[in-house]
Amino acid sequence: MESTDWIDQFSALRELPADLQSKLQINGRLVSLPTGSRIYAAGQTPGNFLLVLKGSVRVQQVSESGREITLYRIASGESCALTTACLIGYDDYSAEAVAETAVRCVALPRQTFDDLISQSPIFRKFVFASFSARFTDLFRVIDQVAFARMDVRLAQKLLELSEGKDAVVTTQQQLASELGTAREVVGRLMSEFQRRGWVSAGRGSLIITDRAHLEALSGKNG
Amino acid sequence: MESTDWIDQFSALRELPADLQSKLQINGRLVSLPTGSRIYAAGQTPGNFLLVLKGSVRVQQVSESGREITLYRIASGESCALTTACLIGYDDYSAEAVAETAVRCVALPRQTFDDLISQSPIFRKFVFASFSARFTDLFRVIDQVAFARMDVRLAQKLLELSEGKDAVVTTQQQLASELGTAREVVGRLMSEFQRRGWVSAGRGSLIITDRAHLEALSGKNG
DNA sequence: ATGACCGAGTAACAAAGTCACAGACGCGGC
DNA sequence: GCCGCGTCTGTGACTTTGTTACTCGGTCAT
Repeated sequence: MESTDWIDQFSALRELPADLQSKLQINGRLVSLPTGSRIYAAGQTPGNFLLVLKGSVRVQQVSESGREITLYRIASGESCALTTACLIGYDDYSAEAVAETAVRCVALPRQTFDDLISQSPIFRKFVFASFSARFTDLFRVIDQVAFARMDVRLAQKLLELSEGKDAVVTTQQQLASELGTAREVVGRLMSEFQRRGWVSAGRGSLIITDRAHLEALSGKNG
Repeated sequence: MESTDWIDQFSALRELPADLQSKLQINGRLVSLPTGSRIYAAGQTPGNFLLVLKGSVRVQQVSESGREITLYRIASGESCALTTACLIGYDDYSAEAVAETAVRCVALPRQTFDDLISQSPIFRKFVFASFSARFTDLFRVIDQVAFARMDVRLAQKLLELSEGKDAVVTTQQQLASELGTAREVVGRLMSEFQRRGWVSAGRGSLIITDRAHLEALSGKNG
């Protein structure tokens, strides 16, 4: 039965003493969410610490006009850094989280979270390691958004999404939401990339045909 | 003698038990820095936790081309969140910190920092409260940079710098560095603000002549 | 088949960033 | 005084990015 052994999916938490593990199991609430569901929205008050067991969660800002920008993702085995920040600071969410795939996660009530933070160095390390990693991530996001050219950022994103393969399944709108720009801008840049023979684009997918030039543009010279 | 009582400047740390206070005093190293000094730079490895006793520290990103953007400030009585993140994650600095005024601060070796984090709930609360506050700050910075119009952001910044008064001492370059844009852009917007009679600008200073309209533009309708 | 929806293309314009200047002011040295 | 120098500001031409308002062509359910 999954509900009794989800802790095994977090290598860090397996190290916890038995009494704290059972505390997690007793108080943690297993939740399943379908693809696309909004896990929290800007302005809400967090009540639970969140651990992702399975699937991927996208944390993003949404502008008044509806433009989006992806800030970071929470993968299996990770906790939500923004929730950590809001719980600690008694603050409301300043962004929203969306399930990118079907997601299975554990919600831990604030009380349990606070108890474990104060009682367990292992739990603290688990929580604050990913918290600090996200913090430095955000610095890089700001650097990119504030200073990097959009063609460079798009090239980086295409290479990232390709994961070494040549075929990438995505839409202009999804790319725009990743980068925090408008679909038309992605469209223009894609036309230019195609004109230069770097990619070949279809409806909802594209193929990288000249990885070397994309890498050169993306700044990763190697 | 200041070196024995700097802890008094941090109301949170005054609550620490005597043995931990003396640990702070023994291991903390007092440092004085003149205005403009670089406290750390991107790429450096942090060795010490930083506490600001007096003065103001600006944490900023600098682009290859030399443009700057202010991410947040560390005021008297606060600790440096980026240093916290890098110490916890064994990561290098991803931004730089500059003394905006003469600064007096305490550098706490990693070992002492780690000890206190694990031993003292009070110290933990002190550190992580400001850490989480900065985290949510960064979300707002990203939202502004990615989605807000520059005239709105400039109006906000002018009102913020004015602190209720009408005279503001700053240059176009300083404003541009705050907002992460180019001086020319600030200059254009200032011309427009002047043309509309909202401000009156001189060399190195300006006067707000129509606060109401600036507030309306800045989105704070009140 | 037909209308709704979605992904993509396009054109015209506005806002923002870049580049290369020039002028203006302030201040110290002579 | 006057000169030289550095800093702050203004300007114009151009590029890049964002916005608005469309079109076109597929796909899918009814």
